[in-house]
Amino acid sequence: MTMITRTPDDLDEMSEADAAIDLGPLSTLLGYALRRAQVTVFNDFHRRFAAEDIRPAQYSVLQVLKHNPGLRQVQVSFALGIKRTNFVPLLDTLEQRGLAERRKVVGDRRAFALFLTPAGAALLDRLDAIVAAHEAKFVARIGAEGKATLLGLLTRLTDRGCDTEDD
Amino acid sequence: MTMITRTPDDLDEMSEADAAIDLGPLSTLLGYALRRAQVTVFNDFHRRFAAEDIRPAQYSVLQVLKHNPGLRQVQVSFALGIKRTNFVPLLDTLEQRGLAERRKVVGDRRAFALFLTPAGAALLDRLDAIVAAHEAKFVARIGAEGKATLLGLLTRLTDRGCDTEDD
DNA sequence: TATTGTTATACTCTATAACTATA
DNA sequence: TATAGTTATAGAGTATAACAATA
Repeated sequence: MTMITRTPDDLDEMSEADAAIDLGPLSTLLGYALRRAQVTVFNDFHRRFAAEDIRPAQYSVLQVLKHNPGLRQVQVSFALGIKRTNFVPLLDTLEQRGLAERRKVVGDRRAFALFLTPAGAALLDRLDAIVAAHEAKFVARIGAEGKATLLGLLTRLTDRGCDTEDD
Repeated sequence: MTMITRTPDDLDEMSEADAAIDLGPLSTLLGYALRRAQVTVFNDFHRRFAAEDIRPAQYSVLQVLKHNPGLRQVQVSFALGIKRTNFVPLLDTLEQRGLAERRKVVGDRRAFALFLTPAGAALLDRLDAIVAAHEAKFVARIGAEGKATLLGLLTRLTDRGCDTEDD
């Protein structure tokens, strides 16, 4: 199996599978398998969203704003695991593109309440169709039950995995 | 529940869970769950390997060299999903630290065959003990069966997920 | 004194183009 | 003409420190 139409230098890529390489303990390491799977899925996401110029983090912010209008920056960024300091330019971009909006808060003159604009809501509707196709591609590989099982296991890994913690 | 001894600015962190935020479709998106789980596991990896100054990619290279002595750079980098161009400085570091070695190949004067040095092999033995503890932490959360199931599902997601592909 | 948002900055990862020396 | 390794570089993503305005 080596029927690959490969471009020489530009696409970089591989020298091909050769004789199958032994990954040793990596092949049963959760972190390694998680990384490979995450990269695979994100590559597909990037490819599909390139035309809309939307990245995973941006998409996740739009979703949170849709489902929780009026949240503050710290709340959104913390919920998504984004440092508030990195959240600023991310939101700047969304605001400049007319997709999200910062509004002044009455009780607290330091804070901003975040909202989706109509354009942001409209875009998100389109994005959801793309996401559905993206998700379907991978559900086709593991089945609906497989997905449910996988989500359950991943959640158990993540929850209470606050980072700075026990052993 | 807000009994957090928080340092003010430096640790950044959160404003705390507040009223529980609705992640919308994100909560059932494979890519999102995969990313959160991968970050959780990698954070633990980083914390444990900080003292040895070894990163995940470096560890993975050492493992491949151990189990496949004599491979060329392209082979190792492709097997691990690292661009050959980024592999060069990675290997430079390992070589400078005396952990890995480039040897000239007889039949091909362009290529290098890669090997672990005795120091690299010794270090890897120590690293494996750390990895075992790291892995055990997460297996404790999902059980041995859970791990087996998870690895199976992740492999099905990843394999044949070459990136540039169908729909 | 703590918090919200911000700026500036640095470091790691990843990606592309182009080169060399061999094949 | 293609391949192995390399260099240079640019762009994300992520991290820390420090500040202003406000609580």
